[in-house]
Amino acid sequence: MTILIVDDDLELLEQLSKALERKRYQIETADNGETALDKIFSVPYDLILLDIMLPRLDGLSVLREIRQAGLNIPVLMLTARSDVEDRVKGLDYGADDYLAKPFSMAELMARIRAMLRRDGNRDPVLRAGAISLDTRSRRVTQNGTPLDLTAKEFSILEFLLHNKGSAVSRFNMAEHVWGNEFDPFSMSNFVDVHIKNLRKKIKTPGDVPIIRTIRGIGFIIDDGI
Amino acid sequence: MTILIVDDDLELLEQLSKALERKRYQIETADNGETALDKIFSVPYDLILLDIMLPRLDGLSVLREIRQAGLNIPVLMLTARSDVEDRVKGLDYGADDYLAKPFSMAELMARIRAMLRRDGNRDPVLRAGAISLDTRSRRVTQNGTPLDLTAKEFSILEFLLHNKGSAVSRFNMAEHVWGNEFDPFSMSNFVDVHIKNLRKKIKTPGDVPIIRTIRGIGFIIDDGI
DNA sequence: ATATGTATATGACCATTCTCATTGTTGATG
DNA sequence: CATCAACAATGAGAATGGTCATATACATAT
Repeated sequence: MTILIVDDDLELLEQLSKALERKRYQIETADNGETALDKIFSVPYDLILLDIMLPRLDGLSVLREIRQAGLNIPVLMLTARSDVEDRVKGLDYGADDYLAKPFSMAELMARIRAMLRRDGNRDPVLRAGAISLDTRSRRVTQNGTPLDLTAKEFSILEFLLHNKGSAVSRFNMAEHVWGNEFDPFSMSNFVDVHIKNLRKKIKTPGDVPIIRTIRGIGFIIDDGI
Repeated sequence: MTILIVDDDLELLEQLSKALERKRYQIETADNGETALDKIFSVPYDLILLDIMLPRLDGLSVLREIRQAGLNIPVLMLTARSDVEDRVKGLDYGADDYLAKPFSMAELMARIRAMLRRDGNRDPVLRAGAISLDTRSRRVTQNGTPLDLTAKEFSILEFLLHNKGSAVSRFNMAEHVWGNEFDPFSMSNFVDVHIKNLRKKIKTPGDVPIIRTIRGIGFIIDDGI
């Protein structure tokens, strides 16, 4: 198992190399984007640890080049981000995972193990009736035709699908979808407004809304009956 | 020390009472907003644990009534929120703290102790030059005259003030201010745009910007020289 | 000093989000 | 069945957040 570590922090580079070598991985390093690409295109790696902030060529550009070249190597991005919960983000760009600095060695090891092990994963696609929502690419389709949803609409639909078959309250929904931004001390009817807009975008034959209202409770989504 | 617990979940009510009585607090309870208010206006409590979702009269209305009556009792709001970091929110409404359900008994105890101990706290007001920013009420003034900032502008200014005297990078700023929403994979110049708008709102004599640019690094705020 | 590339500033513009007032709907009650 | 109150849906508009193209400032080498 050969791992390429790309980071301009030489101290960190050293530290990571040592730790990973102790786990019997073959390690190579690069301290900038260009040499990273050179190496990647000449040697086959099993995994790449890629810092986002790099001299010469930043991590994102490196990643883009890798993917454009059709290489399917698992890439774990490293960022200075302190408090990431949903690594979903960025998966669009072809990164397989996303780890915030500073991270514990234990966590890094766990991720690396998981990524190397990973092949047939659970389905990242949520469905209900003719709707399917891909949590990775953040794309939604109805009978295959794509729906153009805004960020909030997507999150609301995702939340409803996660709770498919059971009603969720506006409050609960606001908590989950708005997260930190959610101010429990001021609730207008913004949830209803977004539901309305969602419904308008998800046209159904006979105008049977796929998102049903449970009076006094909230909203629910389920498969056809 | 007498504590009033207001919650309609009778099981939780029982549980809390038991736990707090064991800590030698005097406990009274109410399971709806109206009886809560009755009790509050007849007996002097040292602290109120107040659920937001209540029958008859919701927690927020209860809180409003308490404050309108000029009562200064510390109030700890309970909500179903799962992942709160900044309790700053809602302080406007006169709640002193804000705890998410489900919470651990340990955490609740810690908060209660802290609230009862608290009197002369650290200053929740950040300053630099003529600017002062109240993290509680989320109000900003320049020489006493209020500035009308948007949410993002406020957060950016708050972050700069928290790091007064040292430059912060755009990336770092984006991480902290945008939190979860922050997508390290797509950075436009939105930070610069907000900085520009902030500067426009913070007029200074001679147009000496209070937020200075550190070329190649980011931005900094400090007192006058 | 001048030129050149890079970093920053700004104006204009558009999509999204949210508030608000109004209207429609539902279910309980007499 | 009629009335009423609570709840939900909606349209319209305002504020916000963000993109982008362009202009400006700055650092460096010539």
